[in-house]
Amino acid sequence: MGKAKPTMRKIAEAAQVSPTTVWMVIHNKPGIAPQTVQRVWATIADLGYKLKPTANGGQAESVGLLIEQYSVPVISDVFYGEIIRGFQTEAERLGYHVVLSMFDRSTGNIDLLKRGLVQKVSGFVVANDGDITPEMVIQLESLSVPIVLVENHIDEQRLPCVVGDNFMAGYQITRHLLKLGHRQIALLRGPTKYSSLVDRLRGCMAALAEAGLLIPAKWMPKPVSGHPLKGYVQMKEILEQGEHPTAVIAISDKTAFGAMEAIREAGLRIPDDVAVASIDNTLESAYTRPPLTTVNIPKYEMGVLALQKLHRLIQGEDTIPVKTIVYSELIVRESCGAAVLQSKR
Amino acid sequence: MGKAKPTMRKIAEAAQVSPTTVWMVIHNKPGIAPQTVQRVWATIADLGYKLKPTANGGQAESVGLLIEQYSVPVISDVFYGEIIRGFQTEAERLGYHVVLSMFDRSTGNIDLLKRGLVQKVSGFVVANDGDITPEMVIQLESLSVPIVLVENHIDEQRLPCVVGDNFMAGYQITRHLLKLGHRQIALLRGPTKYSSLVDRLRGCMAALAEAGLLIPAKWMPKPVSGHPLKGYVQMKEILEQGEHPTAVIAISDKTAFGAMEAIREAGLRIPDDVAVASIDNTLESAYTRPPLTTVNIPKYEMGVLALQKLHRLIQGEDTIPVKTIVYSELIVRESCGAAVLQSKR
DNA sequence: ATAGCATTTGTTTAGTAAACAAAAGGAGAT
DNA sequence: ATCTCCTTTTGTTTACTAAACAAATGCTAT
Repeated sequence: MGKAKPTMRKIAEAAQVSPTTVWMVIHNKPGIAPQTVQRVWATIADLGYKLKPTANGGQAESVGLLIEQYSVPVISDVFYGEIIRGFQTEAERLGYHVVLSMFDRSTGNIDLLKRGLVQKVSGFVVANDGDITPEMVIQLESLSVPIVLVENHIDEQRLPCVVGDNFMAGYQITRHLLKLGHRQIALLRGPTKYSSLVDRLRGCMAALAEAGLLIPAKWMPKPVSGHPLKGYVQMKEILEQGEHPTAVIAISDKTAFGAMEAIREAGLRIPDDVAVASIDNTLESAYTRPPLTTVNIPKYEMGVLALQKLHRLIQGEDTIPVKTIVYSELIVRESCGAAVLQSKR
Repeated sequence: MGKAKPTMRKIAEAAQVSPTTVWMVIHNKPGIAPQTVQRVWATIADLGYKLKPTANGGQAESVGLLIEQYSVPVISDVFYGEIIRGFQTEAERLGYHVVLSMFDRSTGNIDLLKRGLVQKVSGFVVANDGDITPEMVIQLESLSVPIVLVENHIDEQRLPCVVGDNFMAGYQITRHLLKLGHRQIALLRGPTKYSSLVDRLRGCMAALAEAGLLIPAKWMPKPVSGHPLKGYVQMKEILEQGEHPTAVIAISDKTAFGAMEAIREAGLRIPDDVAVASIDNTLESAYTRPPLTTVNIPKYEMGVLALQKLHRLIQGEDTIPVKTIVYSELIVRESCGAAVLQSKR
């Protein structure tokens, strides 16, 4: 039935609209009535039009989500999972496909070029901090497609990024403990390769310094790598020394979970003997025993913002690179004792 | 000649365009050819059309720039001057009028309502930090027009704001001094009501803490208020004590100017006896003797970003409030000695 | 004066004509 | 067969509009 190669103008004629309209539908630009969009797509399917056999990629515009190969489970990770959900949702709304790209840290460079992926992608979000080194990001930058970092910043590079207010989060949780009267505070920090964890630590230190306090080295052990339950070993190390602190700040919820395990094993009660506080407000944190006092980092919103920023960069807007910082919020539950009274009202 | 009341449709007819086009020209929406814009405006002037005799304000959409009454010279201030210049430029580009609004701190509330200004303004930028208290901002918020803070943030309120990377600026300048071998460092801080100065201070402290240092109280005097040359008194206070530090960090360029004056008066040389470093990179800082090593805060860009953000808020976009932080940059000149060799190559 | 209807105003949505640029096709020369 | 140059077709962008809509205004009958 259908004559030779279908073109936009053919579609336009068949659907009784202008070629411009067909183009707008395909590139899902706003300002076309839903029923018209429907009709045009139907016509496209009917005549079997092959989208853009010419220039770029294949389908609609797509954006890349870059994560390190070994950390694939990041997608199911509570923290990044939420970010990615926001990212994906917003991508759909704006008509982007999200293509998952990975790179191999061991080889040191990003072999996306070889796979031709970059050609098809109009921008990147780098979603996993720490494992991606500054050098790699510089490599990526040379591809001259827009890049947005999420929950990571490399100040020397002045890249656009979207991060939580990690400094304030650290500051808030520390102030909360100080206000409850704690002075013997231990801190479970994370690897320095994660800029977000460094910022949190600085926030904690700032609050302590303002109160004239300093954490003794023995109560701020080095983070252990390659252990499943991050805070567990660190907390155990602290408890094995004679006297124990009255409160512990865990740099992330996951660290707190490990710490709580270690505290319980030592036969101590939370929060009566040791108060536990952390940062992240992952879903699980509400269901530990006792529920964890933590600081919310708006993960979903960060994903949304990251895509919006990338979108604007692709459009050639937002020429001034900035850090976009989402507000954090103290969530008082019961692991520090503070909320017990209030929550029982 | 001209018949009765001119209307958009009359203009349209006379200028041989559609009413829609006339409307677009008046509201200076993009996508109209310059010569057409010209012709339409000519016709409007010709027929003597009175813009919007109906609904809102009078002229084009306008945005408010809120400063405290007493600080009117802020407009000629080197720091805020640049911000306002960026703001105004971007406003023009997007077709806003900038109306200068003031409030009286002594009365405590903002009597903009009475003057009916708020009715005509579709958004506000609060451009002077410190003098505007959180309470006032809350009042402003209740007017339910969009607000953007510039070089200020109130974390409890989660307002959209545009600020320099003050923490990093403090961190960078301090690291620079540490790298040059300085250990006897004094710090001229500012009033705590300025959130930006607090952030800078925290950045300095963080860098020092990471190097295991702490500034003795005698070398971090309280800021004096109501003095023209801010750093002068503070610096004098430091120098009057027996031994002097090998370096001073001034929290702002203006403070550094005062400090340099005091150092010279004491018969000491910069940088040989005392190195001076600060934050702001105002224009003057390049022309002091010796030229001041400082950290650039992109002031013009902040103005541009503030208006862009306000514009988006007015359009109903940007529903997630964020802190927008522009990158700072260390500017090495000669007041710390570091650049002398380099600059002579 | 005033409630109800009709008209005129400004405004918004959903489009299009025409110009443009990049790629593809085609004709003639080598 | 292959290469250059020209034409045409294809996708894309700009500049603009018809028609529908809502808010204000005028108009009429009470």
